[in-house]
Amino acid sequence: MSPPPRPCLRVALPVPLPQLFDYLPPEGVEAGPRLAGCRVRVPFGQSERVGIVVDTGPAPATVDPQALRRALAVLDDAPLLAGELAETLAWVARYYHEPLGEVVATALPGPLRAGDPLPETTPFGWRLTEAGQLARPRLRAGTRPAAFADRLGTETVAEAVLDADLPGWRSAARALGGRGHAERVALDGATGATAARPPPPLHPEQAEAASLVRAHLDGFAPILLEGVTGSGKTEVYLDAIAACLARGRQALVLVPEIGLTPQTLARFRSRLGIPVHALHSGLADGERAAAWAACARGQARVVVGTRSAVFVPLPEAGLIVVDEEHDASYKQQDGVRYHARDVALVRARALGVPVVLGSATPSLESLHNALAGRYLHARLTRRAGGATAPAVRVIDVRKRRLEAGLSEELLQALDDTLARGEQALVFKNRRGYAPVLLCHDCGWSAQCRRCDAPMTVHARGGRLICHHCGARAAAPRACPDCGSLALQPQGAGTERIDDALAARFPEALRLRIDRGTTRRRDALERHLAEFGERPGILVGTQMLAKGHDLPQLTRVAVVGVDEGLHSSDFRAPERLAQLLIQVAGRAGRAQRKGEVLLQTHHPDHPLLATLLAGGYPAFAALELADREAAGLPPYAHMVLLRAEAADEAAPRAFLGEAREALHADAEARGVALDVHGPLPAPMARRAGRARAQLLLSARSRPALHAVLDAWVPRLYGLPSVRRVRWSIDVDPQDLY
DNA sequence: AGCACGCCGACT
DNA sequence: GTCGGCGTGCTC
Repeated sequence: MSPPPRPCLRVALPVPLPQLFDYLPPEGVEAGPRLAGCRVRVPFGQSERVGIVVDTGPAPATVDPQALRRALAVLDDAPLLAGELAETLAWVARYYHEPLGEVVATALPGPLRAGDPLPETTPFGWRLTEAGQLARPRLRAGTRPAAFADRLGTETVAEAVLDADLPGWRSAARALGGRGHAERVALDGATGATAARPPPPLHPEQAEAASLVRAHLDGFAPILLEGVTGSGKTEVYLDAIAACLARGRQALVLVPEIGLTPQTLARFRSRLGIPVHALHSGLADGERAAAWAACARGQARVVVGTRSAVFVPLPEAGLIVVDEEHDASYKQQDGVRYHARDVALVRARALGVPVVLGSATPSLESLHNALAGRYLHARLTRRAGGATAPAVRVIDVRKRRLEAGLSEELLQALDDTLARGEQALVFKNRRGYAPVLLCHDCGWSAQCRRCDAPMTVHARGGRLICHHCGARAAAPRACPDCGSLALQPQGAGTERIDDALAARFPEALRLRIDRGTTRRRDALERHLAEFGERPGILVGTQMLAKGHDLPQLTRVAVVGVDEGLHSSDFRAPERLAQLLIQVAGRAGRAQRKGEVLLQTHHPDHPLLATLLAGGYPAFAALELADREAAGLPPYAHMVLLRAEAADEAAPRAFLGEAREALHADAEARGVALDVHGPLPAPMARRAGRARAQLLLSARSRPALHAVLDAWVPRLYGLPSVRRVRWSIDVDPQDLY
């Protein structure tokens, strides 16, 4: 008999390989189940990695026992990933077909991924000392120390609250602390609780939705909250969160990238009366790790975060909310391509808590589930606070003269808005001066050298920028092909529209908002605050489509409708309808009646007609019927295998091999699978790299995934695999 | 993905 | 004669 196999650790490592790695435990450590979920530092090839112990047990026979190396150290006293979260991450790895180690690396904040200890999170607060109380009247009014001292008064205020209330408080705290006027104290128990602001009265629809959620706090329940823009969905969330907190449970709120504003956090905090923890990409690494740790220890009771916050530990979970659930930013577009809304649903089920999906324009996937009775469905059809829905006017611009893409009728409406002392928004989903630079004599147009895309004209026609790879060039003065000087910017982006408005309304206040003018998150806030409530015209892209109450905004003009009507992507109609509704929702949020102007060459297009006549629900019903007839999601399920390489032929070669390998799997299983490709990606070259894809779709999700289970691991060993960068995208949102 | 090992061009 | 190109193989 051979000696009993030595127990070893099965470790998931952040490497793109579809397997676990086995190690002997560190010297003096016994391998046992208590190590599962702990991080370990291990030697890997020539270097070291931090991985997670998945389980422990005898080394499998497939590994030569002599080849086993010894782990260097166990980094956690208690499992960092355990229970439901560990199960969810394993589900993500299986469902999205990514190595577990990569999934874990995606879920953990940077410092924890690198092996740092879980940071201290004892909450601290500040209070004035007796000397500080005496000195308080002598502080010069308007200074930071004075504001800090006034905020403290006779209370002890949590640092988390100060972070939200008083930007720059730390310098004041240091100054007063140094003089012995203020002191930092550890908080215990109900940390930083303040009086919760009483909720506003809910209108009947809100109350009904709120009681539906309250009735389902005891177990898993997916609830679609479909509420028109301005109907007060947030108050329903807040009611549900308050009920969840009252039961002593934690609440997780996911918001789109653009939706997480200081105002949102302040509103949540003041209504709930406790610190609200934020988790988003703008935080420093240490702050993210601290927020994660506070969740793990149950100190964070309410967490508001963007996509990756769906992976925070929730030992006492009571509720998950996904706001604007249709928003595309929930789908990660590189690495592990998970959809945070879908992960939230899986977690809610595993945790046995309700999950509220809120939107004015639900994704067709969620709507389909609600209509099929798989989700509870609450509707808010009326705007809160007496605001009425905006009127919609279609401007038919066929055969009309356009100035920078704007019709005379539209310009007159803007004039009228300014004359009444109100604000207007001109929405165009294209930044820059013009999307194309064209030679009027020979038809040449400026193309990016590294992408299959025209370069966008910027700086009043002076510069060319590729929006796909960032390449920049000076605009030529003469056509490089024929030498003609008749180079004309074709079409109009926000910059050109803004120019035209400046010429037409030289006196008017204007503000342009797009990714060119407003790179940073807080810049949007700042610009809008500066603009204030004075009469004027906003010009902007997507960025202006959501969030932000602009009470003086009464007219919204949409000028880019036609581009959206002609896109080939099957999700384009859904996106356009959502965008139109969201943009229209900007108009007339206060007491003033709003008007939306849709400028189009296709006033009779079925999408517009349906949307105008029956709103989003009518559009969605029609679109769902189309999707069903065409065998598209949500009636079928898709997986996209992408490949790209500098070498023109490599992506197609790799995908061809992948297709061959698939054939064997699918045939063996007798699965009805549609395979398209290898095909060039809709943008076949980007940043100098050739791109191609293979699209799989099937009516049955389990059958599709059964095929993937066998197929994806084999992709790692295909002959061409090292010649390309490849990725697998389950439930792709974009087919390019 | 990283990192080593391993055979063929333009440089000191 | 070397430094270094990236093709191929491996990572418990």
